[in-house]
Amino acid sequence: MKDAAGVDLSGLNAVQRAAVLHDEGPLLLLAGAGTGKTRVVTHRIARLVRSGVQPSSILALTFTNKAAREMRERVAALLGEHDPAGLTISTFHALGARFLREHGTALGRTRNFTIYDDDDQIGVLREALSYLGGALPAKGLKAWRRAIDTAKNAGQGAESATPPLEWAVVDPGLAGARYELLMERANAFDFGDLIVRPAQLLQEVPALADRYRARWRWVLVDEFQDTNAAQYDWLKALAPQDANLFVVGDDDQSIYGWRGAEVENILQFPHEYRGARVLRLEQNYRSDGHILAAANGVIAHNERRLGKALWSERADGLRLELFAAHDARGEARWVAERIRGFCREEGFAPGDVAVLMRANHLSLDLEEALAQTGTPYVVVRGRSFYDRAEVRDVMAYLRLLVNPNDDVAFRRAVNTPTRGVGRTSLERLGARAVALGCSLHVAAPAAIAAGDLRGRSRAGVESFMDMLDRAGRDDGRPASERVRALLTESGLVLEAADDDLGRESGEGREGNVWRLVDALETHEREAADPSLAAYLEQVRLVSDIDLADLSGGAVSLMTIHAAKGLEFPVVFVLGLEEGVFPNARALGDGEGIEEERRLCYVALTRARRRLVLTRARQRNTFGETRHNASSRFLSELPPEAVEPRYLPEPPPASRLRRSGAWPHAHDPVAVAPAPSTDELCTDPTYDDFGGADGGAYRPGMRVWHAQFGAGRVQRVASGTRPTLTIDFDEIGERKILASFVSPYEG
DNA sequence: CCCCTTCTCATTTTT
DNA sequence: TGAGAAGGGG
Repeated sequence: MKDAAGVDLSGLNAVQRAAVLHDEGPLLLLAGAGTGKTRVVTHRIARLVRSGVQPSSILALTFTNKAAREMRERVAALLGEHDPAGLTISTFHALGARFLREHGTALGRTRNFTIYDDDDQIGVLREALSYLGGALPAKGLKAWRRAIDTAKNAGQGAESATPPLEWAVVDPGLAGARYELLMERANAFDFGDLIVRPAQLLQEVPALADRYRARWRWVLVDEFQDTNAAQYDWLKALAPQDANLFVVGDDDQSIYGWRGAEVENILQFPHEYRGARVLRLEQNYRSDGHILAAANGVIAHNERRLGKALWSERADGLRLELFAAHDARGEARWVAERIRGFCREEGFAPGDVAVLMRANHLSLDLEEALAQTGTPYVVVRGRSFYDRAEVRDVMAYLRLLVNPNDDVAFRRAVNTPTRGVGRTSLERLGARAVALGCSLHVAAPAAIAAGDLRGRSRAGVESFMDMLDRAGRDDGRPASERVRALLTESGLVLEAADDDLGRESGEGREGNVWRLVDALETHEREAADPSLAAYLEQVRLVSDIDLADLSGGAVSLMTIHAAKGLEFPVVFVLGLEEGVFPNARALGDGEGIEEERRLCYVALTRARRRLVLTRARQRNTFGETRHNASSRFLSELPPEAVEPRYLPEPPPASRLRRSGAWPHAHDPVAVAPAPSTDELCTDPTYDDFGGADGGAYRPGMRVWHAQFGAGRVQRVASGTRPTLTIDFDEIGERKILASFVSPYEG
């Protein structure tokens, strides 16, 4: 079936079609996980273009580069020969940066401003506080930085930031103002600025808002539940009451509350845009029935939600598998083994499998276990490449080429590799800059003229400045060539190579340096804007997840946040323990727990065919062993969705041993988890390999076995498969793998 | 000014 | 347990 504009709508259901064909005015599309919302958005854009709407009058906003890229590709595919050029499909942050390149002069910046990340912000903050006579340890700086972030997410400036009381060593308002001043002096914007500054400009300069309203007649927003106040301000400035604002979201998948996202935005949308049409997508095309039932069952425990009932025409499929390992290593090894089973016996490939977790560090044991079984895997983690020291060093030089006033970069680069400019010299340089009210780069010649620097440090600064100056001069060569020379001349390359020598093979610091130059060359060849500034911006806004190649036939390891928007035939979620997932910091906080539960919902709904949930009875945190209770989310699973042999066969709850288990008794909200799930039993076909020495078991201890009931340990045989000889109360003595029993009092 | 040792403290989640 | 900070000696 094709509509008048010639876009094929035959693959769409009635609601999807209604959304695609929606005419003018605001619309809220509530789209549950796996209900085909991206299909709707892309079809809608294609249809608009086909029916004569100027591509340049369409703006589609996403939260991640990956989502933007995917949307662009799918629209291009739908349009076929039609040229989608002129369409703006962008992340909020990239669009904000673009906007500020053009209008940043109103805020004292040039087109070449630098985007400051968290670490850069902390550097600026340190200077701001020190100016006011305050100093904080790293922890305080981090907390203060977060406060600034929070203020900006809420649509305000750093002056409005309220750091935790214990860290308010100077007046927060003054510190915030100083912070903003230093940011301007450094010709820099932080991440928050990329959102809040455009929003403010649009609100304060009506002509500007008019101009963009006239340009973008059609605005589409993906993952609307993740918008924060500043982003919503921005949208409201861009799209007035009766505008063609098309927002898509799922309140149950709002997992960025900690970053200022407000579920309220989606809940309030129909009131904010009165008369907005509301459509619901509830048919799921992704997951088999039992998986969907599990996800629905868990999320139903949340109170603050619009309420949706996902359904599917798919068969029930196979039930969920659960596994409780003795410790984290055992969990990892079992998961690695189970993945092997999926691949050997059930026709899945490693690339079909994802292992999701609450936090990045939880993947460490699994990486080891996968390496040992020879299973290919990729860890998709934040910005691990760009966080490496040698990479940050190179970036500091590149930043200075584009923006010499970038003081944070200057501080790092001026003495890397060491050229005799130590702390004292930098302090003098800094003092001169403060006195003159300028950047370090501008202050340096003055400091030398004034005799602030002498001897080695003076020579070091002079050669550094000279080197930068020559590399920055446009001599007709492409920037990548000048950069190549600069990195060699500066000694960075040599330093990286030296470091490689001292280490085991494969460290490859020098390789990383060249990799950046290669990337820059590629950028110069292929990007629409080949400038070094554009390269830096792209690098700053991109994350590993955007770059990761998930089609490479390897098991994917990532956080649940990173997995949002993805789907896999086989999904493992590990660490289902109170204090891990839900995270310790959410325990006892109602809204916090609800966000954790939404996170769990996101995790479960990534799976198409198979879903395996695991936990460890004990886990080492901070070098100390913790016995974590089973996650409440496990007890919220509908039993029908779980493979019966994993279901609890509990001893009376009152007699369960509760050894140091999270949560603590004085925490009223947290005592709740049903103790019964503490005994989700083990799969007899798999050994959890836990506790090579028999773990915590000693002769005389009481234990519980899912099948044989209570018993007393007689002997402990350690080895790769620790075995206990147990005298069971009912049936007498048996030899049992230690992983199949748990401690028990009674 | 630089390097080495000792000590502390930390783990959410990311544009 | 590990990384980064702080402090002391060369």
